[in-house]
Parts: sequence; C-alpha cells; structure tokens
Amino acid sequence: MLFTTATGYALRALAGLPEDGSFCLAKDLAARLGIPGPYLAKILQGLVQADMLESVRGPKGGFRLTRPAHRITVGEVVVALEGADTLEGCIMGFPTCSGDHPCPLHEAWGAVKTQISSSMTEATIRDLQLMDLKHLKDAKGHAAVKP
Amino acid sequence: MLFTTATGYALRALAGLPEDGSFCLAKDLAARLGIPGPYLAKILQGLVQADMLESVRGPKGGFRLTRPAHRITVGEVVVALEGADTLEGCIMGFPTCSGDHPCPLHEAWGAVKTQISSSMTEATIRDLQLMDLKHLKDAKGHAAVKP
DNA sequence: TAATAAAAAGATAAATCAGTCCTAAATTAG
DNA sequence: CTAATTTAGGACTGATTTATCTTTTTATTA
Repeated sequence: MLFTTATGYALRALAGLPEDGSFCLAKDLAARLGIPGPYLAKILQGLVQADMLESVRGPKGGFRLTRPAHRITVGEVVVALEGADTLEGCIMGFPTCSGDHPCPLHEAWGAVKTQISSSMTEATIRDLQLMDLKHLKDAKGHAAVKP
Repeated sequence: MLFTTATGYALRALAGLPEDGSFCLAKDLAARLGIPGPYLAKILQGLVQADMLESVRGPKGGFRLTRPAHRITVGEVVVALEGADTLEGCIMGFPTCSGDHPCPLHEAWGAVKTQISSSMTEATIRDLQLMDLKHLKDAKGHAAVKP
C-alpha cells in the first residue's frame, strides 16, 4: 500500500457509512469492516475535525457523512491524514536530485506523482462505495449458482 | 520518498564507493555522504550479506563493490532492503480490490507499479554515480564563475 | 432526575524504524 | 606476539505508528 493503514481505514470507513442521513456506531462499523474498534474510533474523531463526518453522542448517536459521498474526494482524505506533501521529494531520497540534476527515476516518478494526484482528486468516496457494492453483488451471484 | 531512509542511504553509499577495487572505510563514506556513521555501518553489513559489497576487517580494510556498478540494479537494492513486494497490493489497502473488482485507483496504480518496477530494474548504481558526478561538475562550474 | 448509551480525550502498550553504543573477532604493522 | 585498526553482531535508546484502555462529557430515555 502507498498510504498508511490509518488512511486505508478512513477510506473504508467513509465508504462504509450509509448515505441516508442515519447515524452509525463506531463499533458497528468497525465490526462490519473488520477493523480494530478503538483505533477506528480515533480515526473517525479525526474525520470529524476534518469536517468530513459529524458525530452525536449518547444513545441513538454515532457518525454520519457531512456531505454526499460524491463530494468527498480520496485526495482530501489522504491530505487530512497524511499531509499535503506525501508524494514530494526524490523517490530514492537523493538530496542532489532535482529537475536540473535528475536521478534515473526522476522522470518516471514525476509522471507517477502527476497521475496518482489527479486520480486521487477525481476519485470520490462514492466510487469506493460502488466498488464494494459491486463486489458484494458478484459474490452473492456466485453463491446463488451453487444450490 | 517512496522507500525507507535505509534504502536511500544504501543507494547513496553504493554510488559513493570507488570502482577501482580499493577499499573504503565506513566512517569516511558516512562523512562524505553526510549519513550517520554507525547507522551506515549497519546498512553496509546488510549489503555484504546481500552480496553487493565485500568487506575486510582491520587496518587497510573497509568495503568495496563485489561487481561493477553497472551490474547492480536499483531494484536489486530495494528488494534486498525492503523485500520483493514493496509495491504489491491495493494502493488504498482495500481488501476487496482485485483485477476483477478494481478500486478507482487500481488501473493508475497498476500502471505506476509497472513503470516504477521496470525503471528500477533498468537503472543501475552506475547511473547514480553519473548523476552525482554531473552535479559536482556543474556546481564546480558555477563556483568558477564567481572569482 | 437517574440510568444508560455513545463519542471525546488522554494515558498507556506494542511494533517498527532510525540511530547509537559496546564488545568480540579479524587483520595488519611493528 | 602485541597493539592498533576496522568490521560483525548484539543490546539499547528515541520517535512514530498502530492499537488498547480508562475516564469524562454529552445526549437520550425511562
């Protein structure tokens, strides 16, 4: 994986929340996604501060999206959890590497950064929901063939 | 940087060793590269076990390449220090992501992996030497203009 | 109002990475 | 043979990431 596990958990959590305005408990979400509960709770707190989730405490409380899923980009989540310059710098860490004095991977890595960055700003949480829905549907279809 | 600092240090160290068959002391190399000495020594030990360096103990000892620099690829060094599957898996860590059920970044990330992998197996330590030589030459040229 | 349920917040482990330090082993020079 | 030099190997420290636990705060419900 290119990102940290916390970022991966955050993306899966956002994609796993309902879009009907109902609240979802951290521990239910964690159980459904197979993610450590207390750790996910911490990550959800961060997403609340980053204004992607809102939370309500007490009975009937939980978390929900502050915006429709197609208005939250993958890039926004990555920046919130890892900072804006995740992909900056020489791929091999050479201090002398620059546009004027490129390392042998400089050009390839530059193209990668451009490609990944634009993919991240284009892809939204909605796209992640659709992927998981498709996966579930296909899995069900296969099972239905069996009996 | 995409790789660990240890991998970056290893690449810089290999590129900084002479190719004339002479031995170089770990601490001299560390001083020249601006890398913490004891840490570099550890990394060099690993490169000996990976058969990219050979070492001799005692006075007049040190480290040298086991092969010409153009016979050691960047990919080989990365694999030795980080394992073969550094770039494996979904970029976002989605367990459901696969060729059949791709995440929105699957295709872009796949292209990236192919591109970076082939660049890494093509680029050699010799290319890194040339880059640094060019950098030094250019810097000297600029300084020469001054007085 | 009292009991309960849930997130917020902070302290505490465990694991990995980056870096240091010390002792042992090997080689050379005198 | 002895002393000096240098790598080998292991134990150790500190920072960050991952994960857990406990306490506090907020909200609901009876």
